[in-house]
Amino acid sequence: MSVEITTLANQVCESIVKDIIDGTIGQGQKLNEPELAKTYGISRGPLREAISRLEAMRLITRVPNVGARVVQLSYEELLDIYQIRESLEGLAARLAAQRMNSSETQDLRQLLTSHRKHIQKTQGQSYFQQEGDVDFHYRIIQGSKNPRLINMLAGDLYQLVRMYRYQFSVSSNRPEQALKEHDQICSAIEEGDAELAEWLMKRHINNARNNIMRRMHTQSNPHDGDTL
Amino acid sequence: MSVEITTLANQVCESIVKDIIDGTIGQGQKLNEPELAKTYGISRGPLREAISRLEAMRLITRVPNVGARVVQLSYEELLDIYQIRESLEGLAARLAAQRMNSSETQDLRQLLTSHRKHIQKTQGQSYFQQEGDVDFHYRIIQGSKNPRLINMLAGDLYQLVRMYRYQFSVSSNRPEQALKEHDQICSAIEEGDAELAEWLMKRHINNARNNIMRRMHTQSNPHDGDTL
DNA sequence: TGATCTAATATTGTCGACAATATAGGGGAA
DNA sequence: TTCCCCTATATTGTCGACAATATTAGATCA
Repeated sequence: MSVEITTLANQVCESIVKDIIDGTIGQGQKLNEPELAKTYGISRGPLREAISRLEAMRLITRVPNVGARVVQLSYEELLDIYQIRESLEGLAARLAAQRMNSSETQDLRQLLTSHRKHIQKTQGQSYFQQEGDVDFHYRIIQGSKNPRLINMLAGDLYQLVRMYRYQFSVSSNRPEQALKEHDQICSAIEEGDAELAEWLMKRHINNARNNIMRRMHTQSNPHDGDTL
Repeated sequence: MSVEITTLANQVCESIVKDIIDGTIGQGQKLNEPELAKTYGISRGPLREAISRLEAMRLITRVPNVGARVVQLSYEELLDIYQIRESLEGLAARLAAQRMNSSETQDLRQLLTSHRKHIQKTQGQSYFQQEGDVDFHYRIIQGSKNPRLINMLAGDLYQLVRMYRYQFSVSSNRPEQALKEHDQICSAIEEGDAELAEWLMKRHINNARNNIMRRMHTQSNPHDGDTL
C-alpha cells in the first residue's frame, strides 16, 4: 500500500496534461500564468514547475520572456512520432521476447482474450479497442525491462499519441485486424522468437501509420483553422 | 546574427549540466538547493527551474520532499542506452539517406576527410576522435529531418553518452576502425541506399556496445565506491 | 491614410520569507 | 548496550511582491 505522496506542482501538472490532451486547453493556445494559477487555485511557483514538466514531455513550447504555448499538432509530426515508435517498440518487442517470464506472457495472452470478447460483444466498436491497444503496447514496453526505453515510450511519447487520438479521432477502424496482429506478436513473444516479435511489431505500427496517411490524404486536416 | 536571448535559469542549467558531465558534481550526489543557489549566485526560484530541466534530461532523479540526486551510472544502463541509440540512430541514418541533399552529404564527406587527417597526424589518438565521433553522428541525426527524433537523440541522450565517456573513459580504442565504419555509412547515404545506411549504422553502434561489454568484463566497475 | 515612435499595460523572470516535511541527534527505557 | 521516541535542525514546497521584458494602444508625423 504505497502512500500517494505528491506535491502541488505534480497534481496540477497532471490536471493540465489531461486538459491539454482532451482539448480543454486547445492547440497553440497561450498559457497565461496568473490566469492558470487562479484556475487551479495555486500560486505561480508550483505552476511554473508544472509548466516545466509539460515542456519536458513536449506538450508545450516555451520562449523566454514570452511564454508557453500548447504544441500545434500536424499530421507530419504524428507520422514522425509513429516512425520513432516503430523503431522503439520494435526494440521493446524484441527485448520482451527475450525477457518476459512465463507468468507475464500468460497475463499478456489473457489480456488479448479479454480484448477479443470485448470486440465480439461490442461488434467491433473501436473505443475500447483504443484503450486496449494502449494497454497491450504498454505491457510489452514494460516487458522490455529497459528502464530508459520504458520511460521514453510510456512516459512522454504516449501522452502525445493519446492527444492525437483524442483530437484527430485517430482510432483504429479495423480492431479485428489489429487484434490479429497483436495475437501474432504475442505468439512470437511466447515462443521467445525475438526477431519475429520485432518484425511483427514494426509492421504492426507501420500499418497504423499507413492508416493515418490514407486518412490524411482523403480527408482534409481537421481542426486546422482553430489556430486563432 | 541571432541575439542569444536567455534566462538565468537557462544559464545556470547549462552550468550544472557541465558540472555533472565532467564530474564536478559527482554521481549520486545530493543537490542542495540553498547551497547551489549560493554557488551560482542566484535565488532558489530559477535554480529549481534549472533542476526541473535536469530532471527532464534524466541527469538527476527527484523525490518529493526529499530532493534531487545525480543519477548513478552503471554499465547496465549504458548498455541500455546504446541499445536505444542503435534503434534510433539506425532510423536516423535511413532517413538521412533519403533526405539529405547533395550539399549536406558533401559536408559530411568533408568532415570524414578532416577526421582522417587528424587520426594520421595524431597517430590514432582517441580524444579528438571522440568529439569527431559525436560530430559525425550529430550530423546524421540532423540529416534525418525528423524534429522529434533530433530532439531525443541530440538533446537528452547525448548528454548522457558524453557523461559516460567522461567518467568511464569510454573512448573508442580503435579510431581507424570507427572511421572506416563512418566511411561506409557516409557512402551509403551518398548513394541514397537507406536500407544499407540503417544496417551499417546499427552494426556500428552495436560494435561500440560490444566494446563496452568487453571492457565491462575485463575491468571492474570504475568509480564504484564513490557512492558516499 | 499609413507608419513609427512612445507611453501604458500586461506578462514573465526573479527574489526573499514562511510553512510543511524530512533528517539527525540526544535521551530514556528495556 | 541497543532500540525507540522525541526534539532540534535542515531542506524542500509554497506564497506574495518586485523587477525586467514584451505587448498593446494611442498619438504624432510624413
